[in-house]
Amino acid sequence: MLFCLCLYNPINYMHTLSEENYLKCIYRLWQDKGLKITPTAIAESLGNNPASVVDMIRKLTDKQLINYDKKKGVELTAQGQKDATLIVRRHRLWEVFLLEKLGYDWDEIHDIAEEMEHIKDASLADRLDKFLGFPEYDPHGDPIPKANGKMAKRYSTTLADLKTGGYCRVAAVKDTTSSFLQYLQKLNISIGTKIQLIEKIPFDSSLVISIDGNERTTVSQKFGESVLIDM
Amino acid sequence: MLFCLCLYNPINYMHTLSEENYLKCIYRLWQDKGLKITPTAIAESLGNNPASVVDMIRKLTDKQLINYDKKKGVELTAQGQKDATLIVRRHRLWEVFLLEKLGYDWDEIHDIAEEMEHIKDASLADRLDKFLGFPEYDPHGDPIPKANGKMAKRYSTTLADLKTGGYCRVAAVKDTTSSFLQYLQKLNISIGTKIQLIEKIPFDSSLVISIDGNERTTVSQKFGESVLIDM
DNA sequence: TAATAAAATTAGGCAAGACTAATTTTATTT
DNA sequence: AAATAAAATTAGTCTTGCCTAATTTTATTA
Ligand SMILES: [Mn+2]
Ligand SMILES: [Mn+2]
Ligand SMILES: [Mn+2]
Ligand SMILES: [Mn+2]
Repeated sequence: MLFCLCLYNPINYMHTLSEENYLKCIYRLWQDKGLKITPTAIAESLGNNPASVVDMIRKLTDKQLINYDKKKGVELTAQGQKDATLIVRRHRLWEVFLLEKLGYDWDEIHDIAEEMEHIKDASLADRLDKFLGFPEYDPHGDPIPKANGKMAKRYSTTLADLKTGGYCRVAAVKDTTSSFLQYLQKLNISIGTKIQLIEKIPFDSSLVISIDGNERTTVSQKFGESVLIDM
Repeated sequence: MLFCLCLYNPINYMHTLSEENYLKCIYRLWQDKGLKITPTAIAESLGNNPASVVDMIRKLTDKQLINYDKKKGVELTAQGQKDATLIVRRHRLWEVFLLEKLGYDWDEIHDIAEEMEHIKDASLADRLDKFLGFPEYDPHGDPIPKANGKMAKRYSTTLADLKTGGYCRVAAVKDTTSSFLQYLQKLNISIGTKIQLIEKIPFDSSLVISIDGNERTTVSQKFGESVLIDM
């Protein structure tokens, strides 16, 4: 007769590649907005089917990395936050490495880091961090979590929020797709570039901007909302 | 009516993690000895069941990476050799990186490189190679394949082959387990160390050696056969 | 409120890559 | 050559992580 199948639930310190990708996705959705994190939102973000997400929600719940409540949606537990933060730390550190040490372009590093973030070794992130000189931000302007989980300021104001005539410094990008990053490069915009908002077209919210005081270009509202600024 | 399910067999350029590990294992068995590569040998080397190996042999054969003949055993095709060489190249380059740039110890790097070798990006190995200064050998003394597939000399004479009174330089290690590498470190032996064979004990082929002209130590035959030398 | 649309869930299935157990083939000994 | 041992193979199972299709639940709208 079986009295007890499992007395306590030992926390599982090792996660699969898929579990890690889900964790990171949930972490991003949680940081991006204050919105409820639904199975559909996760599915969309990962390009998976909602049914698959429901499966994984069950697994991550069993591992005590998330809590799921139909009304509140998905929430990371303390352990889940910790684990997700470490994956993000590794991702952003590898991005710095790929750009600064191996000479990759801005738009090439994200996909490679997407694989490298899963390399498991207790001291790897800390050694890499030291080797890179403890960078605060990754090449896209996202703050790199420190070993203790803390991190520098995340920018949230976008170019679209700037008022007419105002100046700003490009602090980060909200989108890491090649198409967007290559477009920025074509416009000579990178982290640190100074931009002045000359005019906002009422019709479609297009923005007329001056890049580094020189050129005068028109960009779309979508573009403006993808550029994070420092004022 | 179906006339043709598949006109030609397009070569699959992407391999799964498992396929890559099998490929590399077959490559190693092929280099190590001139022996016939059997399912059992592969199974032993990977710690898998022979039945699983038979499954994978079928898959790699379908992908035209190996040929399997009951009499000749497993052989890599030209494509299989090429792909396996690239994986070995990545493995050894990452080992150099982990040791030289991140300060890992001799015995810690192999397992991490075992994961890093699978990162897929067309230019990653070449960029890393350049960043490291085009090293010829990895930290265990194994030659690193160049981008064109060629590589420096592999050492094959072992300390056990040295004749009494003879001198040699440690060129490489045949075993990358922590237990062996830590033992070497304890004996102050690393790549480049000079060793003289003082005496060979007839009873069990133990070796009495002098390390860097100083100490006088006795090591086992198994030890002697795991150290590759340059004379 | 009833009808409709959207979201979540369940049920069932599939491929990869491992396993065990049973069987067949090949090699080695008497 | 027959008996035995070892190796290879087949058959069937399991888990992970995904899918589609059907169903149920929840939200929105008329
Ligand atoms: Mn990833
Ligand atoms: Mn980034
Ligand atoms: Mn590997
Ligand atoms: Mn090595």
